[in-house]
Amino acid sequence: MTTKIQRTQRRVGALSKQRIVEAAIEILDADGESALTFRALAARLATGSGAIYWHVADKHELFAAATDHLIARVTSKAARGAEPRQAIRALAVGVFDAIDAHPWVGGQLSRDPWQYAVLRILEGVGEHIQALGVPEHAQFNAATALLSFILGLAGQYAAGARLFARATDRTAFLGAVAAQWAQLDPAQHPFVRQVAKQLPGHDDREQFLAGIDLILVGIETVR
Amino acid sequence: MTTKIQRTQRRVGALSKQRIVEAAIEILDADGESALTFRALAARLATGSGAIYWHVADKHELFAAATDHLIARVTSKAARGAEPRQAIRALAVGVFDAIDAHPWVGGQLSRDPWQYAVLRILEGVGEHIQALGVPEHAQFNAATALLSFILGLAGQYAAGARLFARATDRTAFLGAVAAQWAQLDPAQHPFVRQVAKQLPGHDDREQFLAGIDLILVGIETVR
DNA sequence: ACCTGAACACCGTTCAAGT
DNA sequence: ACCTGAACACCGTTCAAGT
Repeated sequence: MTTKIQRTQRRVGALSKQRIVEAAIEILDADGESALTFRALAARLATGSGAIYWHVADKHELFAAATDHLIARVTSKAARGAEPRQAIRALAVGVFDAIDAHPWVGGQLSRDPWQYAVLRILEGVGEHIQALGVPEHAQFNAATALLSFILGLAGQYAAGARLFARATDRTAFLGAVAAQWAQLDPAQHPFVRQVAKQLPGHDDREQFLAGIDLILVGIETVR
Repeated sequence: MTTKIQRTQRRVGALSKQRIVEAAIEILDADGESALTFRALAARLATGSGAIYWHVADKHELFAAATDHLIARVTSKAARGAEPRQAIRALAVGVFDAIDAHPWVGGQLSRDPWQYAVLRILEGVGEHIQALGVPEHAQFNAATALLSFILGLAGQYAAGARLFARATDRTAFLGAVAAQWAQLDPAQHPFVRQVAKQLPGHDDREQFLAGIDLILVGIETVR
């Protein structure tokens, strides 16, 4: 009877890669990148840390699987048959929102650009680039330009979240950075001092989309 | 006398932040990001690992200082008074070459976009954006678009170098990735399969500059 | 086949003790 | 003021032993 009560604390089903990945995502969402350790994961799954290695090769694969789980949702939801320009914007916003909701995804995307999740994004971007009528010889450069921009922002966003764990601190964080920028030597950093004013109030998503649009204009002009 | 011989093995001058950063760069260049530990650094400087902390706050500051040391050379060398479009290209190529010569710089730039080295790049890009005649309200978005693209590529480049430590393996690495891409499901990944052919033979620097040019065209068109 | 958890080989960082 | 190096509190990963 008392053993029955203890049972409640133990995992019900068998371990699987999917259950491990889901638990990893829960830890990452709750406490950030640094909280995901094999010990913490094993504790949450009520198992030994070695058991995880039966289902997942190493931490790299674990991170990649967690990222792919969320990015796959974005790329598969992408509107088929939509106007290519809008489709690219929608895909980009989808990735942005995934990073916004799970900042560690941004860190993982920029840290390992050769993982499958990034390939999904490149494929989505590329297909719409083709639909845009960009000649074949220019498609690779056009798609990777968009991809690099997305990965660059992903890294920036994740770094911000890493510095201030709570999402509510984002404004305060940007305010502190802006204050630092405003104190820089005017002779050496005129531009950064000027944009410091816009930093705390700016909308990340708007700025992201503005960048996507700039690149799209470039692609369409060159085409 | 025998003690005199032992003296040869010991450091000659006093420790300083500059000497520590130089030693760190040597380790990073020789054996990559993972080789830089406080123990390895202390051994190279013939001191205790704790001594380093007297001059450097932590590993984060050490990495940032090493990166800034190399990026400062690029941004200060930037041609003053040149045509803004060419100046931006020159600055971007300078950053690319620094990453190409020291792939760990790419990793560090993308990992911590709030470090001073990144601010240097943003300042350089921004000043040329101003010179380009972009209206003030559009300057911030234009400069960060270029910056995000640069940081995105920095991360990609560093990840490639991390996977294959020897620079000579780069072609082989890209060939292996291309072979993987070619085996993907044609129905799901038509675009990636198509560009796989261009991957092993493509010139990283050309592709980088093509991306910069696309964004510049976008900026000039919107202006 | 799958799980357990101690053990191994590392880390970054601290700090009492030296000079 | 600056340096030493053992000690601390962690890691990811392995592996003999269990079921």
